[in-house]
Amino acid sequence: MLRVANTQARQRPRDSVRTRDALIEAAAAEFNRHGYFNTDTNRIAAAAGYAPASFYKHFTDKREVFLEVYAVWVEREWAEIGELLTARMGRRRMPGRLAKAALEHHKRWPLFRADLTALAATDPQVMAARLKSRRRQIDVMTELLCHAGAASPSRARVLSVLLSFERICDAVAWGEAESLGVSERSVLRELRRVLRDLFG
Amino acid sequence: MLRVANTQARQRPRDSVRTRDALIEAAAAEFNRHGYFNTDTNRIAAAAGYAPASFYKHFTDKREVFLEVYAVWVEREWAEIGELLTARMGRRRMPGRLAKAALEHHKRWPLFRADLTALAATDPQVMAARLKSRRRQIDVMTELLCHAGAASPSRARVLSVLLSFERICDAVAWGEAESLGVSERSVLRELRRVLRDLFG
Amino acid sequence: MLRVANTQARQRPRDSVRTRDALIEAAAAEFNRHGYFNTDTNRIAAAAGYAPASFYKHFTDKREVFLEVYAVWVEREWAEIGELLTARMGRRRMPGRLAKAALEHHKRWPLFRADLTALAATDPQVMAARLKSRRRQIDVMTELLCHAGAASPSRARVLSVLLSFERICDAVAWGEAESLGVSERSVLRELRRVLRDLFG
Amino acid sequence: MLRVANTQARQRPRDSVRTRDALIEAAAAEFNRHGYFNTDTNRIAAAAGYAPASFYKHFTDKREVFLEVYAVWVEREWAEIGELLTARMGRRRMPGRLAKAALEHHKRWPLFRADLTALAATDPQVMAARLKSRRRQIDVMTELLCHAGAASPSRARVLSVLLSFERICDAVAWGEAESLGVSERSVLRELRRVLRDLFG
DNA sequence: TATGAATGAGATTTCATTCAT
DNA sequence: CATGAATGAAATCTCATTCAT
Repeated sequence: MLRVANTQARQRPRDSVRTRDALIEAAAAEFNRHGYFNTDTNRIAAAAGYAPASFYKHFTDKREVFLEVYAVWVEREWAEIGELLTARMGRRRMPGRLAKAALEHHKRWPLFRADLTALAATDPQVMAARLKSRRRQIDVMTELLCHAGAASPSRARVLSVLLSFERICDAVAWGEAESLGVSERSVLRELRRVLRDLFG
Repeated sequence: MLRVANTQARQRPRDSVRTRDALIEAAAAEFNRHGYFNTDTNRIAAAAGYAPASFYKHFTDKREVFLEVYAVWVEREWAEIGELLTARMGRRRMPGRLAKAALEHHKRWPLFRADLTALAATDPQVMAARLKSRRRQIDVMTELLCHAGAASPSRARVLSVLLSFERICDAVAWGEAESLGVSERSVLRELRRVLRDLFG
Repeated sequence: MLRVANTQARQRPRDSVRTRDALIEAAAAEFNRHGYFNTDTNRIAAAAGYAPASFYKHFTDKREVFLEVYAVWVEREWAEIGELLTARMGRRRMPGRLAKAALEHHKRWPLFRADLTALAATDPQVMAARLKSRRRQIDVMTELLCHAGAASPSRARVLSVLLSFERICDAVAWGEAESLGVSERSVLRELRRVLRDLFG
Repeated sequence: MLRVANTQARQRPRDSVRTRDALIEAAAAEFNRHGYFNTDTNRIAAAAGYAPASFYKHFTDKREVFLEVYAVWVEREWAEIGELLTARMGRRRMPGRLAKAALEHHKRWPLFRADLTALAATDPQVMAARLKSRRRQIDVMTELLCHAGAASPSRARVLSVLLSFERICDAVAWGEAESLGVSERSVLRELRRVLRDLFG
């Protein structure tokens, strides 16, 4: 997850960038395993194989790593989606593919996603980062629709679809769907339907 | 706000209940103002006008008050929705009314809602409470649709709509919509559309 | 010194004011024994017989206790000087008495005085407190001179005398005078002379 | 500032000396800007353009650089005063010139002077350095007075004048005088008076 | 000689929780 | 029932100092 690299750690005490990446990676894992609020900076440092103080050479704050983790997370998501979008495929199969990819991505980061929401509600910077990512989503989606020859939908419409899509993915990732007796297969159907509403 | 059942009882026991209610109410306000994770139990007690130790006479945990706050919150929501549902009105106007009511409710509890999500992802009890409430939502919704003579939709379909609906309301409550240049008016349109998809 | 009270500590876990005073007293002693910059809040708490966290119930900062200690210190000094001033004595003996009293006071607080200077240079609040005390000194001195029938001297003159006086006292308190082979007796002579320059 | 002896030597040794000097200079600037206790050795190294470890190649301690800075500072002061003393001028103008020069010097090093006092009170080595410098002051002053034909004053008298003089200069450098509504011009008058008391 | 990433040691601070009253 | 002073335990953060290169 998030690069791998953990192999042979502690090797040369070199390379600030490597250390930083290792810390981000470790933070991502810890956040996602125990939740942001149950993870302290000591844990992160230790998980990456460093002393507590080392954390503060690279980040001022737990908040700051979180932002970095989020940046990486977004990049990853776009990389995955980018692949899908460039892959030539019929418009027909697109929604299904997108749904599957997004669902997988969310399932990989359940706690992280949950905390993101809580943090964004409190921390303006996290919110700003999230909004930035959202704008990009909207723009790409809109452009995609143009290409597909669909009638250009309102911003509100696109946003609404993106939010719905995301929330439904989260419900699967968090186990809500399953607990409510809704199978992943049927969720996928709903996801496709949400998208198709847009693609027309 | 969060006014609590004032069915009075004996003289003495009332005191205890009153205190407890005051603490719950104070907790709700603090959680919603500063966020669950930035609120400590001493603060809650102080906000309710009690000493720190008093908090622990009534709850074992911060988690426990949260659960109580959530219970009250749910009750409130259902009370509001219940009013709407019993009020005789044409099916036509129903989606619009529901959307407006839900939106108002969410706007009143932005931080609380955000933390709820984060907590549910970590804490089984919170998740359980949330699932219980969700089941009820699904059931009521399903029944409502029957009454309306709509074709009975799948559980997945109902869940998907509820999640979407909720998430879009949150986006307004958290200021996401506004920051993205999407007006509340157009969000309401989307909310109605989401519901109408269901009501047929 | 500074109240005494340390007797029987830990008694009743009562009385916030008592605790606060004990902390101030302990802080004063520690500051004066090891210096402000070599004293940490844990030490202060421990010296007063409390746990580290207790310190923070009463002060936000090491800086804050310092300010309190300073306030107490100033009060003490004025109490001593006040006694002298009210005691009826010939103008002749006044300078000698003042010199002796001040010297004793300074000798009791050598490190504290040294740190006060360093802190005032950095921290506006400490400087402000010091200036306030200085203004009072100047005013009292000026009034005293009027009463003594001396020609009213300029503010600059009074300030200059006060500073000189103080610095010479410090030199004894810090052991500078002794190291330079200047006896306390001859320093006292100089202190009297400095004052007599003013009293005419 | 604090320019250091640039008597060059061999090619190689120069580098080491240069680095050392750069560190001393940087330390002086940092100490005077942020105060000794708010300056860490990494900062000093960085300010001089070196890595943290380099600092420890040249000094064992923060204390040690401070001593070095002090040595340079004293040298500077004497250089300035030496110029004055050798410059042929009437005894009349001497006190005024000395006062002006000293005042300027102090104004250039406010924080450094304040910390010097605090450190001397705690650290025997700093005290020793200060005493050494003080002895020199006393000796030069005494000699000067002989030359001027004044009656040879007691050591106590000379010390008292030096301390007063210094403290009044500091009061200007630290902004005390100004805050108390005492102009620099009137302070200068007092400084001259203090000296004239000695020169008779 | 210089580096700079890394850290041990410890200071600062917070907070849920208790206990004597 | 209520208190509120007190704290154990732990998280956050700093900094002088080292070590492999």
